[in-house]
Amino acid sequence: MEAINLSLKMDSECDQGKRGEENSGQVVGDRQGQEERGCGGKEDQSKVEEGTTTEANDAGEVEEGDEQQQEDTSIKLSHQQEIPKKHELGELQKEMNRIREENKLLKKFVDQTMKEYYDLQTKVAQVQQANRAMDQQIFLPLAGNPSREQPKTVTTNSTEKSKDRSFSSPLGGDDSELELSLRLHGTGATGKEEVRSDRSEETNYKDSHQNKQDINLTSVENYKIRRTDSSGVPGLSSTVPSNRSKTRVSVRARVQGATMNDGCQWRKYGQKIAKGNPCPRAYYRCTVAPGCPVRKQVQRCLEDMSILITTYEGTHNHPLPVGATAMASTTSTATSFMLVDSSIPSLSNQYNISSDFIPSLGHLHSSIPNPSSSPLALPYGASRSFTSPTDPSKDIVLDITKIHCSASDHQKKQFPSSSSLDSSSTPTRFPWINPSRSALLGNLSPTEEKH
DNA sequence: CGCCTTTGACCTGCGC
DNA sequence: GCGCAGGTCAAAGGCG
Repeated sequence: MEAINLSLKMDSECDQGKRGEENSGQVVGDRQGQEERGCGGKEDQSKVEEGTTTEANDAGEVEEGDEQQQEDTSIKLSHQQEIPKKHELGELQKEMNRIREENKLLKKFVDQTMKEYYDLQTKVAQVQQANRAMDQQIFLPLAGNPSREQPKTVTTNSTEKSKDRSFSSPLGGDDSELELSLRLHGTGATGKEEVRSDRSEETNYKDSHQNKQDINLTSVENYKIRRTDSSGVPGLSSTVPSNRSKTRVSVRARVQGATMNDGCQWRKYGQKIAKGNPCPRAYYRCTVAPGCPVRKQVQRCLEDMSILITTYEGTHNHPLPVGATAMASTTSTATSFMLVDSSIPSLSNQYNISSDFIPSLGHLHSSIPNPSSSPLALPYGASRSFTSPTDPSKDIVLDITKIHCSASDHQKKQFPSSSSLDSSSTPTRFPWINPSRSALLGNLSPTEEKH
């Protein structure tokens, strides 16, 4: 590009100001020679911006120059050759101007995207804070109900119906139960009761399945229950298949390292090349505590190799480090993030969250019982999609690599001050966030080097 | 020596 | 029932 800029500038400026030097014997049109005489630099680029106007002036001056140099046949010949060249250069100038404008637009888009990204972080923190407040409101009345002293309990009264229930619950109350269960996963990472393993889930299920109200089934438990009953031996269901129906949370982030640093300790136990993506998919298991059921898959995005797709499954059965708490909180609360029930006026009104912002939310409705009573929403700017080939409805993708273009409009209306945040001071931008959440935001930074 | 990664084999679910 | 693909296991080797 720079070389083209220089040559274009030479045609216009050197024809005007340095005609005399050219008459001293050098062939006009020898652009290399012109460049060597020093017409170029930043001034060239600014003048090229003017585009066709300069080109028109050049054409007129070329004719005038021909009259003055009629006897110099070599120069005349070179000018004849220059006319089509200038026409071609004019086309190139137009093309350059067009590309330059596109670059400006792209720069603006990148800036806007970064702004919206940080604004999204703000809203994530706000919703998480609201979720904590909502948890307190929800569990206070529940505490008086003996049957709900362990709201994390997995229960159902019919294993054969468990799978169907997760998709089409006949009970309106199940919706809130599902939402509650998912939210618990998130809050558990912040210090609430989270000690829970696959086996304990099954045990809890058996112990409390008579309580019809405790239908906190996620697809994870649904599958486990189904497997346990079919085989009669719970231990046999502890391996591969159980993960296929788990509700998984995927985080798409621009990470240059091999994995995303989420604060946990992971041990790689397998690697596969999935069909359709030449990038190998790595399988990690949490090694913070023995027997921790949490696993994650890491794979590069085929479309954009800079995007790392990290899929988390399960719930930690151990206290988490600060950084891991932040990540686990967000990945698991990403579920509750999208299960923000607009029937809760305090939350839905406070954040003005509506599925109207996310056209793709219609997919999510299919995975939730009675969607009319449990609308799902994402903060605008974050996008979600489903990737599971087996059961896409169970995958929740938190895409922090891109933000809706139209989000800024909504954003300005709903969070007028958010866009004024200084992007260079992330930790101080969220005074209400505990250090772990600030760390999370740092972890999710698109530009951070991982591990 | 312990932990981790690598990698081929194996298991399971699913679609045809 | 068969083949395919995803997911996991476990032995082997590397590394600090």
